Amino acid sequence: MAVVHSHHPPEDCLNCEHRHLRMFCNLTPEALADYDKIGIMMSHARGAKLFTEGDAARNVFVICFGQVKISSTSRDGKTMILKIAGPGDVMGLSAVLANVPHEVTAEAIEPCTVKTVRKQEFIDFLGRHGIASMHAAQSLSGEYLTVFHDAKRLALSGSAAGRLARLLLDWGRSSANGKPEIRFTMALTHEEIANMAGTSRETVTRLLNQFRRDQWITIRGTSLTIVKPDQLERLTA
Amino acid sequence: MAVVHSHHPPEDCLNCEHRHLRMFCNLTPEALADYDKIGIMMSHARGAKLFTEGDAARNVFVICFGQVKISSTSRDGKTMILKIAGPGDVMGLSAVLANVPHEVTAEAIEPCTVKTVRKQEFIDFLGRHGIASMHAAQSLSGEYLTVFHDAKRLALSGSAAGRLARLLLDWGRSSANGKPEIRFTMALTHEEIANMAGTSRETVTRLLNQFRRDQWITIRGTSLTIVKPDQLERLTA
DNA sequence: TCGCTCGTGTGATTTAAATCACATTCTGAG
DNA sequence: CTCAGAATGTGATTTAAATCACACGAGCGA
Repeated sequence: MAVVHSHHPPEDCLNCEHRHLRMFCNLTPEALADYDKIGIMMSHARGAKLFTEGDAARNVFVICFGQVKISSTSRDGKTMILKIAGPGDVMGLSAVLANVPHEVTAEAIEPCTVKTVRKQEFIDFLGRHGIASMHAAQSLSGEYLTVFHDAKRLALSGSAAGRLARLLLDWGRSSANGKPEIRFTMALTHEEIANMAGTSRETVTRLLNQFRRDQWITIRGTSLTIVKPDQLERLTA
Repeated sequence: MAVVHSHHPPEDCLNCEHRHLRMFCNLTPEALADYDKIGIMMSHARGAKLFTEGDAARNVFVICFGQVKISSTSRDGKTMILKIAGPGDVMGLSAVLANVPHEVTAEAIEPCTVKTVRKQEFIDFLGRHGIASMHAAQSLSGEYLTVFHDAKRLALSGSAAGRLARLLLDWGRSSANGKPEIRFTMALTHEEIANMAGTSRETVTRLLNQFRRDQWITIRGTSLTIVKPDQLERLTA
């Protein structure tokens, strides 16, 4: 599956995308140089699994290019999609630090490049640079918040409509980093959306059309625009 | 509400309960001594709110004695109880590190004593002791895992029965730290259990009795014993 | 071009569980 | 002890949404 390679060439890392990432955006230059030295870059094809729920956590991953679907599945086959991770997102950190197996599955949904750092190597790095530990802690806080909101959406937004509305809103806000653009691309199937909203595929289809008929959103091809955020917000309860 | 007081006397901290806590169990002696110096001890009466959802995160709290209910409420009044925190649990860490308002409400469900450390004081402490940052990160990983499991329970365990079963099982396992005791005390009302399982009070009552009739659990007073864990497990799906 | 699978759209049916509406039993404050 | 308010128990009713069961079009490899 994974088509690997090449140790990370420090030079071109100086311009590498992973540089402007949440996690290590403002390390000291030395720490940053050190960071560039650890781990290797790996490329994965669409559909490749970076790791699977239950696997021992052997690496920490930082996405440089591409998108990765983070999900979890129950014994009876129901899938919960937690998020679509993109460049800058760190994967597997909590499992590595808590020293437990991966609690989620990470699958490339498009060809992607990922910085891959062996568990111990990463921990050593954190040990060498105290400040980096704080960044890691902050990164985890962010992750925590995300999951927390998911939990809240699932538990409290009584209706399926509410959950879907919340999902779209959250989505619009995050995809437009910075200014609250309310247009974004939805390269997901209704099935996948259903898995994120904790509902069924049919319900997603119906609701999406409902929203469209009510003129709250418009869909052109793969691009979705939220026309009446306030109306969606109202459903949220 | 909060009846405060007295700066933390370092001497008696040497035997203090918070010493053997997950977060800072194996710091260096110096770091530990430093830890004992920061923050103050506060006592709170049953029902007191340590902080409320939406409040600016001004402090990090470490429970020394007592139990604290961690919950979150939606606009329409539905409550989700995330966990009952006990001695050793750290509260407010993610909000402080992510620099966002508290996302949950913490309420004492019995008289309790809590080490309270001002935000900046705590961050400075982490800065002084790089290794402590890693412990903080690990603590967050744990929290993350908890919330993650909650989310999973809510999203994937299709039936109310499944969610309740899972809750009881998780509960039994955690309350018996170490050996898998399956007896534990349930000082919670059906209403509160419902809020944790994401269901209604009536359903909890019915299911609990159902389980009892089927001899899967027994309840004597406030003590609950899981007799047939496997049967409950089966409901989990 | 022909199928084939996949994603989507929509009705009809079923079902789990929330809700409503009480009765009963604890529990603790005065 | 007594009484009021919680907490619990249980039926009847309602409802949201899952499920079932299709039809339709679009893309794609053979």
